[in-house]
This record gives sequence, C-alpha cells and structure tokens, in this order.
Amino acid sequence: MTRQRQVILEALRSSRAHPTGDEVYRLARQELPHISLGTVYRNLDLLSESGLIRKLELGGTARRFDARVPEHHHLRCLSCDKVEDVEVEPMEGLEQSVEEQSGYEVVEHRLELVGYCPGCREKRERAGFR
Amino acid sequence: MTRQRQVILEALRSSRAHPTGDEVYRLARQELPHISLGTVYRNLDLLSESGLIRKLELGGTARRFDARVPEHHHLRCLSCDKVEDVEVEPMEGLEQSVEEQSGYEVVEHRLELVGYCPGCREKRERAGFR
DNA sequence: CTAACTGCAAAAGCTTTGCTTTTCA
DNA sequence: TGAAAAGCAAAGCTTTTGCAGTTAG
Repeated sequence: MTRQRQVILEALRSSRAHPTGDEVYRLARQELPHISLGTVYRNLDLLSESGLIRKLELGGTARRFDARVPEHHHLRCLSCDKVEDVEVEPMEGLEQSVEEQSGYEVVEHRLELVGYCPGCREKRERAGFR
Repeated sequence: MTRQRQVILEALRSSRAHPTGDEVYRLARQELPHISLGTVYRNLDLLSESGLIRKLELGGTARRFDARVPEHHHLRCLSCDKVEDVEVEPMEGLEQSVEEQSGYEVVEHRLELVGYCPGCREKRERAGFR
C-alpha cells in the first residue's frame, strides 16, 4: 500500500461523484502534484481487483469508479452526465432465472437508469423541451 | 437513404452479434469495399437517432449496435466478450418509483447481466477455476 | 535485498471531425 | 443545383504499456 494508492483510495472515498479516471487523477494531484496518470489507472485496476473499490461500466465513453462496494445501481443524467446512486428493491431470482434460461454462469447484474436530473430537467423545460 | 446507409442497416439486421463500430465496418466492407470508417460511425449515429437501430452502452470499451429496437436486455460473457439478448420479465413500476425517489425524469433503464457463457464456462472449469 | 511500484512518455483503441469531392432529390 | 453525405486522413479522448529509476516490506 503505497502513498499514491492511499491517496487514490481516499480521493474516491471522499467523492460522491463516481469520478472517471481522469477526475481521480485531478483529485489525487491536489495531494500529490507529481502523481502520474499511469499510476492512477494502474491503482484503480488493482484496487478494483482487490475489491476495495468498484469499476463501473456505465454508458458514455469513460469508465467511472466508486468506493461504495456493496451492490447498488446508478442513475445518470443525459444532459450533465452526473451519476448518482439509486436504491432499487433487489430483483429476486433474476440471476438464477437467467442462468437457467441461458446456460451462463451469471456473476452479477448492473442496472442503469438514465434520464434528466432535477436541474437539467428545469433547464430543458425552460428551453421549450416537452 | 444512401447505399452506404442501407448496407450498414442490413449488416446490422443480419447479425445476431451486437457488433461494435469496427465490426460493422468490416461487415459493410464485404459489400462496399471502399466505405470509410467515418461514414460507418456517422450512419450508426444517424440511424440510432432516428430510432431504426439502438446504440448500446454496455460494459467494455467499445460501443455496440443492435437492430432489434424494442426494449430488451443483455447478457455479456466476461471471457469472450460476446453479447446476447436476454428475456427478463419487465420491472413493473421501476422507473416511476425512481422518479419519485430522485426527482429525475427517467427516460429508460438498461439491465446488463455479466458472466461466463457455456463455452467459456467449460474452458474455465477445465483450467481449474472454481 | 528484491519484488512491486512510480513517473514519464509513447502507443494503442475507439470514435469524432475537418475538408474536399460526390451524390441524391 | 443546393443540401446532405461520402471518402480520406488527421485529431481527440480515454486507457494501457515499456522502461528506467525508486520504494516498501
């Protein structure tokens, strides 16, 4: 556990924003101005392999990371691209039923809801959408 | 509707494999050897804006496209990266309950299951996993 | 001490874009 | 004939990698 690794983990733990790799890099640089982007990505991979953080694969181009590990799902704003956690009642039996139907060994499932956050929603309405 | 656009749409309609942009390009080139990658991407965007195809934003780096438009969900193999359709009973009330909880205007939701397909599952077992 | 890790910079993978020429309605 | 689209190539954005030097245990 190097200093860099610690700073990256702390950055992620103190952010509610599900930052992308580049955003984690910016956060980490506030603490360690010489940290390199490669180090950030390598550590984000190691941390998610070890289960300390979670690598999110949501829509959009960039990957995002999350220090909140237990299963939960996400809500993304199509306009400002913000990502929030969302509580959804567990989908009982989903994975097992898909396993039976498909022959796959199902490891996990991801649910992403997309839409417009309250702020962007208001802007859109003012601009004449819907 | 240009010839290129038609070929791209046909390629997608005749594939079960949820191809990436690059794969669509390869398919289209079998018909139109001089088609360019830029044309393929521009048309994939236009076609998905018009609702004729669907742009998938699943895990992994590359985007995938699907000519099957009605809502359905996906199952992705972590080992060979293949993507299949999967039937899941609709999640009644999900979007509305999230709207009430979050204040978002929810547009859609995506569910992705990930795991190991029957073929890769067998290889993994032979190799001593699990 | 040495295996793991860092910084730096270059490369790689996928997608988008600028520009000029061609095509379609 | 004018607007939309194609081809080509370059650029962009995010992530990965090679290498030489550094550090943690």
